[in-house]
Order: sequence, then C-alpha cells, then structure tokens
Amino acid sequence: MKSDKISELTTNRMSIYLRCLNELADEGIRTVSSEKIAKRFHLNSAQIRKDLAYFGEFGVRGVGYYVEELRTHLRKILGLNKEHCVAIIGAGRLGTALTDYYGFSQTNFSVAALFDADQSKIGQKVGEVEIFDIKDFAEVAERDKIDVVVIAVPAEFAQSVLEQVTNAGIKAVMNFAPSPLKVDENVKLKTIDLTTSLESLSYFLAQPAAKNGRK
Amino acid sequence: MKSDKISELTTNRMSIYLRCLNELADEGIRTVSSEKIAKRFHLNSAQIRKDLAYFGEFGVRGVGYYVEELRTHLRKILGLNKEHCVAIIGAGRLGTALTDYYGFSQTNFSVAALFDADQSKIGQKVGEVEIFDIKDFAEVAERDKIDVVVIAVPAEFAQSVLEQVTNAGIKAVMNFAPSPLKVDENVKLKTIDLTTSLESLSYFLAQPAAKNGRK
DNA sequence: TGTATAATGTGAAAAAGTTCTCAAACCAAT
DNA sequence: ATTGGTTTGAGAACTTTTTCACATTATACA
Ligand SMILES: NC(=O)c1ccc[n+]([C@@H]2O[C@H](COP(=O)([O-])OP(=O)(O)OC[C@H]3O[C@@H](n4cnc5c(N)ncnc54)[C@H](O)[C@@H]3O)[C@@H](O)[C@H]2O)c1
Ligand SMILES: NC(=O)c1ccc[n+]([C@@H]2O[C@H](COP(=O)([O-])OP(=O)(O)OC[C@H]3O[C@@H](n4cnc5c(N)ncnc54)[C@H](O)[C@@H]3O)[C@@H](O)[C@H]2O)c1
Repeated sequence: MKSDKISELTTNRMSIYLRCLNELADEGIRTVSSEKIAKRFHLNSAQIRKDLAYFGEFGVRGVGYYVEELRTHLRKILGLNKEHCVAIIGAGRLGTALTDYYGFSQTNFSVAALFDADQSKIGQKVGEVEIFDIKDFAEVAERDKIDVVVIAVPAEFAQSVLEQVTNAGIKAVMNFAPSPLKVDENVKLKTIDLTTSLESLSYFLAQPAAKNGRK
Repeated sequence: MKSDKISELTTNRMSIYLRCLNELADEGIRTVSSEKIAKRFHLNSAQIRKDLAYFGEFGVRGVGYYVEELRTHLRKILGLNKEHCVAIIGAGRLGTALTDYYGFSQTNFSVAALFDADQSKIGQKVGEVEIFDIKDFAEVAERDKIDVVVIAVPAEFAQSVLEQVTNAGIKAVMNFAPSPLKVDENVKLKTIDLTTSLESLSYFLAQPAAKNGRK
C-alpha cells in the first residue's frame, strides 16, 4: 500500500500498537496475529492491519506478525530510533511535574532544559534539569539539540512562546495552555486541553440518557 | 435540528466555543456571527453553525448570535450550570499538580479529595485537599458528592482503580495512565495519553516531507 | 412598504475514516 | 504434492464528519 498522507488517528494508533507489542515482547511472545492483538487490547483487527499496511507489508499470511520485527518497524516509523531532546517552557506546577516524569522515564524523550520568564527561577534546577531564561531559548536549544517543545505557561503567553520557539527552528510542539494557537503549517502542534476534556465529561453527565447518579 | 446522538468531536468543540464566547464577553462584545468567531479563533463557520444547530436555534438570521445568551445555552448544554466535584486518584507528581491547578481555577470543577494507596501519604493535605485511603473511596465519594474521577496512578493499577470507582457509581473518568482500559458502556472514559501524543510528534519529525532541522 | 444586506440553519455533496469480505499466501500435516 | 486451516493485504461497502451552497429569515434604511 505505502501511502504518503497518513492521518493523525493512524499515527496515534501506531504508538498504541508499539506499546502493545512491547508488552507481548516482555512476555516472550514471538509471533502474533492482528486478531490476537485486537482481542487482548480491545482493538479492531481490520484496523490494525490497515494501519500497518500504510507503511509496508510487515506480516506473513497464515502466521501473523513477528513481534520483534514489527516493533523495530514501528520504532523506525515513529522516529523512535533516535533520541529526542525536549524543552519545557514554564517551570510552574505542570512544567515541573512533566520534567520529573519524562526525566525518570524509559522512553526516547529526555527533558534537556526548562525555560521561564521569572528571574527568580532562572538558574535553579528541577532534578537534574536547569531552568534557563526564555530569552536565551534559541541559543540553548541549538546547543542542546532540542527538537521538541512543551508549552506549560499561562494561556495569555502561549502564542508568543510558540512564536519564539518556532522562530528558533522548532518543528514539534505540545501545548497544555487552554488557548487556540495559530501556527505555521510546517510545524506540528498538538494541544492537550484538560478543560475541554473535563467539559466533555460534564456534557456526558448532563445527558438524561446516561441514567446517572450514585446507587 | 435537535439530534440526540452527538459526537464527542462536537462536544469538544462546544467547550471551545464557550471559551471563545467568554473572551468576547470579556471584551464587551454583544453579538457575533459564526463567521467572526471563525476568523478570530481559526475555526470553520459552517461547522460552528452545524454544531450549535444540533442543540437548538440560537442564532438570529442577519444578526448572528447574542454572546451572553449563547454562553448561557452552552453552559447549560455542557452541564456547567452545576458544580462538579472531582476526586483525583494517585497523590503523586501529576495528581498533586492537577490538584493545585483545579483547586485554584475559576471553573465549575473543584477537587474535593485525593486518594492514594500509600499509607504514609494518607491523612496529609495538598493545599486544602486531604488525601484519603483508596479503600474508603465509595464512602468518601458518596459523602463529598464526587461525580468525576481523575486517574493518576501507575499504569498497572489503572484498571483496578477504574473498576473500584465505577463500582462506587462514578460515571465520568479521565485517565492519565498509559494503559488501555476496559470500561462499561454507561461510563464515559477519556484517556489522555502523553506518550502517544509525543510519539505522534516524533512521527512528524521523522517524515522527510517535513524538511526538518534547525536553520 | 420595499429593497438591499447580512447571516442563520440545513439539505446535499465531498471527504475522511472504519469495517467487511475474500482472494492470495503461508504453514503443517498427511 | 495436496489438503485444510490461518491470516494477511486491500478493494469495496459502509459510516461518520466536514464542507458547500443556498433558501430563508431578519434588520436597516430609503
Ligand atoms: N497545573 C496543571 O495541572 C495544569 C493542567 C492542565 C493545563 N495547565 C495549563 O498549563 C499552563 C501552566 O499551568 P501551571 O499550573 O503549571 O501554571 P504555573 O503558574 O504554576 O506556571 C506557569 C509558569 O510559566 C512561567 N511563565 C510565564 N510567562 C512565561 C513566558 N513568557 N515564558 C516562559 N515562562 C513563562 C511562569 O513564570 C510560571 O513559572 C497553563 O496554561 C495551564 O492552564 C496546567
Ligand atoms: N507525572 C507526569 O507528568 C505524568 C504525565 C503523563 C502521564 N502520567 C501518568 O500518570 C500516572 C501517575 O504519574 P506520576 O508521575 O504522578 O506517578 P507517581 O509515582 O508520582 O504517583 C503515583 C501515585 O499513585 C499512588 N498509587 C499507586 N497505586 C495506587 C492505587 N491502587 N490506588 C491509589 N493510589 C495508588 C502511588 O502511591 C503514588 O502516590 C502514571 O500512570 C503516569 O504514566 C504522568
């Protein structure tokens, strides 16, 4: 198949598939069918096959997929065969929670630097990670080979921070500020909006069909 | 129009529209057209009208929408005309960051309680919010009228926590653990998966089309 | 009152995404 | 080799979501 325009829904699922395969590999399972993956992880087998087929023919008919081999393919496809250096902008509550999280984690992402505008925070450290002045972003990012930025500043500053980091050449940004951001189309922006998620839950609770209420 | 099966994409956008209207109201703007909202917040005007039309006829032809009136409708639709009490399970780094965040916030959601399994944490407080033993969840949740739960425990415990809270009658759950959870269909589960989001960004960086690289 | 302008609400068309189905390919056993 | 059981990959069918296009309804003003 080998298509070129892959939807984000598909790439998100690729990440999920990788996680599933990691679990299978940990258990020493060598081959697995799309049907087995689907059953175990509550997914749809046709969708798994279709998603994978966008990227190549990884399976063997009558057999399924070789777990190790497919893992390698997925890691390659997702760009996880290289280390990514993450900078977090905003050394507040969320920023520091994320720093600890990714700093301690076993993934290909490591937090290389924190940035803030508050002079009293600059120079301090969160765990191993130093807090720099946001003014020095371009310089530090170049030196530390930052390729992913997480925005964790108050909403009103998010757009300006976004522009600062994209001007410095950053192409991938994850945003936690509840603010609709405008970005150049050659930059990938992913906004995680907790308010929207919570309000969507609230909508569900408000529906009569849901037959809510304790007991 | 007044349909009954509304997609989650639509409800998420309703939350966005409400945020936009709040901003307009703050500026003293009284009426606005779908086109104006779309231009300003980088949305699609036809989609705004279609989304709103699922719930009623809120606009006036030739005029647009009355900002205050539409806000009221949106808040009602999203179930934001009542307070929601949130419990966060897992008083770790993420759990405490979220507690502070929502505790300080101006929304209809307030964090009423934290729960943990670690005996050394139980009885302590994060800001104003007490940490309870997860064993006492049903009891405390009933007393404090908890209606939304946030799961912030390590992945391996997420499924069991989910079952505990749904057994206690909780119908809306937001999950941060990177774990595929199985849930009853009368419960709304929303998983926010940072690993998947980051890996999706990494995929984008790995694409040759993206012409990446600093400078 | 009539005409020009504005902007909604909604069917229809288009696009995107998911699921079904089955020929083709593989393995194991005879 | 041939048969039978499996499972992929991919076209077709179906579903959902988005966008288009415009008749309809409202306002303003002559
Ligand atoms: N805390 C949470 O759990 C949480 C959850 C979801 C979303 N968010 C969002 O994440 C963002 C941060 O939340 P928080 O609770 O960590 O806030 P916070 O106030 O604790 O931290 C924000 C930090 O950003 C810094 N900052 C401000 N302007 C800056 C700039 N121009 N450049 C660099 N740094 C700057 C501040 O000095 C501060 O240290 C907000 O937009 C919030 O809505 C927070
Ligand atoms: N820290 C982050 O920034 C971050 C970001 C995204 C996702 N996550 C996810 O959120 C979850 C929590 O992350 P964290 O960094 O806060 O971890 P953490 O280790 O700091 O905190 C986890 C807490 O959960 C408690 N816990 C364990 N089992 C429990 C149970 N059965 N019932 C109640 N409490 C229990 C632990 O005692 C601990 O206090 C993890 O699944 C993690 O993958 C964390």
